[in-house]
Amino acid sequence: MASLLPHPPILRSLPSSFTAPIKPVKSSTFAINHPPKKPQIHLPQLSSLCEKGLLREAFALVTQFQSESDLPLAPEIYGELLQGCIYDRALPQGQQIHARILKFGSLFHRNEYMKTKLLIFYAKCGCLVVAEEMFRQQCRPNVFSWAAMIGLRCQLGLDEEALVGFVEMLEAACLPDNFVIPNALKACSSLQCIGFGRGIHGYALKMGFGSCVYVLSSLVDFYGKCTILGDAWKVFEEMPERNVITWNAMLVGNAHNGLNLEVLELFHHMRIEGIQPTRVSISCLLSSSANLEALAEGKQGHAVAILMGLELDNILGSSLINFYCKAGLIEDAECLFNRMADRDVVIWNLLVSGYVQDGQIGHALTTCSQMIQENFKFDSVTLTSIISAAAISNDLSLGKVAHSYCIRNNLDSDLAIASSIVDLYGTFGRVDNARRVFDLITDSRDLVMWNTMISAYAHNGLSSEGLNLFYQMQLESVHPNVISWNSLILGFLRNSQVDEALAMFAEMQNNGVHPNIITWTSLIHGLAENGYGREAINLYFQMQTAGIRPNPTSIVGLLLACTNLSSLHNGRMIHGYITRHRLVLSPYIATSLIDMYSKCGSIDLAANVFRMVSHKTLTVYNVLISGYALHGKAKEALTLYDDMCERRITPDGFTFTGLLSACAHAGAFAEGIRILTVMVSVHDQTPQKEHYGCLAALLARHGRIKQVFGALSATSIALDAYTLTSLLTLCKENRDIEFSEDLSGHILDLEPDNVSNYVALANLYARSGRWKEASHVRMLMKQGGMKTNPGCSWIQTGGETHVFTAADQSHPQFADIARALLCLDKQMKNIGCSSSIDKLGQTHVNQGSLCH
DNA sequence: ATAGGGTTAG
Repeated sequence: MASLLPHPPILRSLPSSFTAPIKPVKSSTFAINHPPKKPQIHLPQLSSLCEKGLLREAFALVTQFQSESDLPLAPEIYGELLQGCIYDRALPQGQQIHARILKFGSLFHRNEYMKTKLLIFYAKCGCLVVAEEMFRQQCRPNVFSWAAMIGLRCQLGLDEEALVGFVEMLEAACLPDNFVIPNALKACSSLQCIGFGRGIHGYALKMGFGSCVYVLSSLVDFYGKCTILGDAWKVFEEMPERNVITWNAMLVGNAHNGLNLEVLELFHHMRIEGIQPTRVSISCLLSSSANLEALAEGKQGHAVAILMGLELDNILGSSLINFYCKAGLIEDAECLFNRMADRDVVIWNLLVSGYVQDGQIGHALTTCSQMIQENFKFDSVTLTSIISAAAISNDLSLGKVAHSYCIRNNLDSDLAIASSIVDLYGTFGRVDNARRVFDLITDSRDLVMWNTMISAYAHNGLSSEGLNLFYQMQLESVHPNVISWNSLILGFLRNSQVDEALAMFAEMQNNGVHPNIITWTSLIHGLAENGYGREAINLYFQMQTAGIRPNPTSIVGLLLACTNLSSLHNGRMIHGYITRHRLVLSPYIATSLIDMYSKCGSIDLAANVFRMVSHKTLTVYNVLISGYALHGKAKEALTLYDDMCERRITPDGFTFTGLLSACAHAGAFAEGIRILTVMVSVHDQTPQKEHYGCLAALLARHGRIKQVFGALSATSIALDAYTLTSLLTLCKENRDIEFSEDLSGHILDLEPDNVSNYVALANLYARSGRWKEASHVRMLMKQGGMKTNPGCSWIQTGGETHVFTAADQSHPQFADIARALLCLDKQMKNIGCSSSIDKLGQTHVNQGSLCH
């Protein structure tokens, strides 16, 4: 135990250095007055008490000696007592000794050794002003005094001053020893003074510290903290001797540079070498395991801590709680939290952010109020968690409360807080508010801050504003990283500037920035959303060539591309990837798969996927129900509804839209009315526009025009796309194309911004084979800046289903498809099958029904 | 000489 404590050199060299300075005139007087036969304190005994921190006992021993003898205390005694106070950082006791030295110690305080010892004492106790004064009074400061001053400045975070001290020490021709060098290196790494640190490295080797484990360990630490890991490794590997602290420095360096995997490997290696880890090693392991969500490794770290009998202090506790939160094991984190006796604000914050990351916003806020009850004050970390909770839970008022709290408590200049506030307003579409907060931070904007603002613009499709900021940040010497580029690309995609997005994608690579999974995935999503499904799928192949594997989000983007292309072939390919790589069929992926299959024409495959999902959420049910609706399968949709009720899943508005729409498509009149009744009386839900729309369609299919108008006027619901579609369907059934055109003009006047109206109109024209009119509507949409592609029909050619944008005359197969559609329409009419063309959704062409 | 928490992109 004791050997772990650094032994100050003063103590080691005590006998000679102690007697030396007081030899001249006055020391001889002592010798004459107090001959050696008189009783003395047993010095080793006193020294051992002081070393063990048994200050009280040490004082008792001295007091006893004084009462037994009228002799004044020898300077060694004061020295030992002071040393005890240094170990214990016992300021009041040390001050008493200082007072005694001044009062009784005759001229001891002029003794250089005693002066240095006192200086060290004040320095170790953090008394900057006193220490500086004493330092000034020393006529020729020695290595120990310099070391004390430099160490004190380091401890107080006065890194510049520490380095100034180091330089002054050299100028005073006092040679730094192996105690000063680590402190100087520490100051260098805090200031990121790489050149200075390298200089010290050279100096240390020249001075013969090339095998001193203290100096070399701190060099490993310095290089690691300055992100020069190569040099850290070099020092580490060339060291003649390494101890656990060297290993820890290596662990910390890797963790500092985000090399979490390397941390796990190093820890493993260290154990193989038989090095017993310390709490530092374990904290580091836990932090990296948390970042990697490496469950087994983190748990092993916990086990090692328990086996070593480590006390659960706040540092170890926080590492553990952080690990369990990041691993998603919030209950384990709670359990540790409850076991901790002396929780500090870090521990509280960890639980709060753990809940936020887990989406348990309610629990996070409850924990915050408990914090206040236990007299903790929110700090900037608590507030960032609360602000991101507000963004996640779509609670702008909570965000505003948090923002005003920050302003009132002067936390709003904190960079992390400011960034999260910018993000908050960005998510809510309040770009101007976001910009105002961003502009308040003028001089110290970091990369994250710039990226957050660029992302706020991107999120809202303000691509040119984002680009301006991207240039401005570089003018202010902040170098963009992959996140900056990704946000820029996203902004273009959100604004439908596909070419610009692709140009930026090329540009980032020209600038030596490698696209990551998020770059690829944003592009895949963006291309699919903008109708470039084919290009999105090509990008997927490029991404694989670049050695990047798709993750769930990329998969969903790809499925979206397949859906928009109505490409069953590609959809099955992606499904194959999921199966081959044994990706979990999460509700997120399953929803997209089901949607893809049902929209690509295969409701059976959609239902197969549904059966395989182990965790069936409301969304999973809804997507299959609307798939059944699209395919006119009311019976199956209603069975699914019964099934979800049995599983105690509460239906929402989307569920009923799907159910009603399924009934409308299938012409299931009685079932439709029943479902509406269930919606209102059992589930207490008020029907919305889209529900009435479905109902109108259902009535229309039964020729009950009067009832449609009756229902509409009874609800005072404004005409919307769904209702419009039904009315237009009615017109078409009655061959009343004139009225339908009247209606169209009227509705476009009423709701010039409603995309759905245009889509419905374009669909109507497309289905009637009136491509010119459909094209006109599409042009109107383009002028209005609307993105949806209307007038889609599906055509099965060979093994593949294509989506056909009716009015898109640029489609390479335009002529063929138009001809096929007309042919189909005619065929169906011949067999008295007009209903399949009248469906609300897109015309669905069953496999093989198409004549070429 | 080494050690814990918060902010940005799909």
